[in-house]
Amino acid sequence: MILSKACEYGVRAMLYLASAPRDTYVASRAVSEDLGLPYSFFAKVVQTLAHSGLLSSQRGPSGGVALAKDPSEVTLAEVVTAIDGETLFTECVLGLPGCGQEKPCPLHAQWTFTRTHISAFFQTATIASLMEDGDYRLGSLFSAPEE
Amino acid sequence: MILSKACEYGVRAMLYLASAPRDTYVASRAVSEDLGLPYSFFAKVVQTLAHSGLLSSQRGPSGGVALAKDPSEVTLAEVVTAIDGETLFTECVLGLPGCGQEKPCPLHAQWTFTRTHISAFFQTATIASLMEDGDYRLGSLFSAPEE
DNA sequence: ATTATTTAGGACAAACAAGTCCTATTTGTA
DNA sequence: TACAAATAGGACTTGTTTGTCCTAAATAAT
Repeated sequence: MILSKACEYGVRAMLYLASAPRDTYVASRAVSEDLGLPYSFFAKVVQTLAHSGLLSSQRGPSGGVALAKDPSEVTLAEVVTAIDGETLFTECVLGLPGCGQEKPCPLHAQWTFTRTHISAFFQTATIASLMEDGDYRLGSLFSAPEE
Repeated sequence: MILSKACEYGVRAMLYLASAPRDTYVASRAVSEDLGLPYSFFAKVVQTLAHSGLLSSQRGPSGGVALAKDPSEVTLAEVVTAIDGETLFTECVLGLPGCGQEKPCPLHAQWTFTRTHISAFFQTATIASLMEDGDYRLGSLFSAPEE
């Protein structure tokens, strides 16, 4: 699994909120229900994203969460890093702590090349760019396939 | 983490055994010690690889494990699939079960492209091709960087 | 002021991955 | 035959991730 569950949920939340009207707070309970996610767990993910400055939150009635920046200013890499850390983009594929230029594991050179593709994907894609290809994609954020 | 610990250990074992003389069994305890891995856990990984036909094993004195095929005939993808299954090469990056051509998630098209690179890396690399660039790499299979 | 609504966050429970331990079973050698 | 060396595999422990529950704090509206 490339991303943790928490991270999958976080990315989906960011995409969902990008389709909500700007500068309006959406209750995270409503988001979790729309996305079919367990609220209590999802709420922690939202907290993490708020702490790292990707979401802003507001308590009380008519409060909720909202994107803290313009969706064109937020890359997937930022979301992933906020939740899963940087290991996906930095770590040896065999988990060898000493692996690097000086002491490469047998996969190092080729994996570095592949990892560049992975990094490029996450760095290049922004929340806005991912939503661009039509909002027919919005429904595809739900976990269960609908008929 | 791209690969599970079990899978990391399995790949390292395959590479290690590729550098051992052909048709000689090596005790898996010795392998685990050389690689700095916990034996009891490592032994299960070896079992899995033996069950899937990538290693052959022999009990008793002067027994052990050995590559079951020529290292040039074994791709990284086979090793990974034997231990972690195919999800790395097939699953939606957001974990959405309904994601596919008919109902793509916002990341689907771009991720499919990136995943092709990942698959190509694992499909193209064989145990033999990875060992080709010099046996100075053998030492780099150890977990602790040595001075 | 009181109340209802919402996030904040700690403490807990369940599920899974990682690692350990112990006892077969096989098999080469004395 | 007896013994030692090695894999086979079940049962268990530990640690991390995932998920749940409950209470506190903030805040808008009455």
